[in-house]
Amino acid sequence: MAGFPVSLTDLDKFAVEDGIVYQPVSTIVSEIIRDLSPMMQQDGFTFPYTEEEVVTSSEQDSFVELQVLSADSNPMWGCQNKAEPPQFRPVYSPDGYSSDQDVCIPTENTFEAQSRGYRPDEYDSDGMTASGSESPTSSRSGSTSSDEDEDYVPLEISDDEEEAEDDDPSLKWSCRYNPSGFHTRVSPSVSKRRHGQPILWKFLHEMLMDPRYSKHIYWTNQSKGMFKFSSEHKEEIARLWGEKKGNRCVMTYQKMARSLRNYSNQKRYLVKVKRKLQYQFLTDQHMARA
DNA sequence: CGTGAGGGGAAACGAA
DNA sequence: ATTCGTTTCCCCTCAC
Repeated sequence: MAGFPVSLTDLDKFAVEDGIVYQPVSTIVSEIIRDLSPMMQQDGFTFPYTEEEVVTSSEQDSFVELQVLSADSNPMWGCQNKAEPPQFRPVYSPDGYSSDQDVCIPTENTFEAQSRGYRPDEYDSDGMTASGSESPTSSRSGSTSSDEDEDYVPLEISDDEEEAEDDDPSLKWSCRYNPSGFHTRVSPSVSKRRHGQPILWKFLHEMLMDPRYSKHIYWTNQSKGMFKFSSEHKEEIARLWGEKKGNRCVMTYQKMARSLRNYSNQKRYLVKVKRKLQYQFLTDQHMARA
């Protein structure tokens, strides 16, 4: 088990120790931040970036997820929204802050570096133990308060995934728009096959983030990805989904819910909550391992 | 009993 | 032709 999150400088160091020639992660992250900052600011988020405030967490070999931490922001979500109290903060991951971006890695070098995975053997379940490295706990605790950490669940890496490493260099994990930090990874086959097509869970997430539909669909516990359809307006959401897909027939909530139950049954993307009209996006930790 | 919601089997559909 | 993510239909259960 690797200990996450780890600092960018440590990732760089271990990658070098592994003999990987690549563009330093810290550089890549800086580029990502530079690209994302204007869009984040448009959404009312500040980005108090310093190197100490950026860490990564990941469970897939081929992917490193970026989180931004700062003293005045929620430790789980990172960024400070100027307009709202800090109960929810998106994770700005290397997905890219774009709904149509399937593969987020900007350069070939970056992609190769990520495919190798930043999980040095010196890591264990107690966290980072590599010599001379900063503890991941301390890298976070320096800028966070413990009482806000209860929702934070470090991602874990299974032995299966360890063994799968480097099986096929062409099989990279791509990722999709995910400002809430739920479900950031999509298998390559899915990514290719669904490229450009509307995806239901993604559509619902967009609805959730759109204030125009706050009466139709809304978060019941955003930090846990739980949301609810309005009983009054659920059919409207379904209709919009049908329109977006260009279905011949009018989409109904009943039919849309059937699709959501498929997600739920397969433990993909989201599950049904035992409450009326409520569902919950799955975190990476809870995603079924295909 | 009626209604609304949850649940799931099975087949069909359409894009890649 | 195949795969995958739905879509559609239909029937059942359950709670209110």
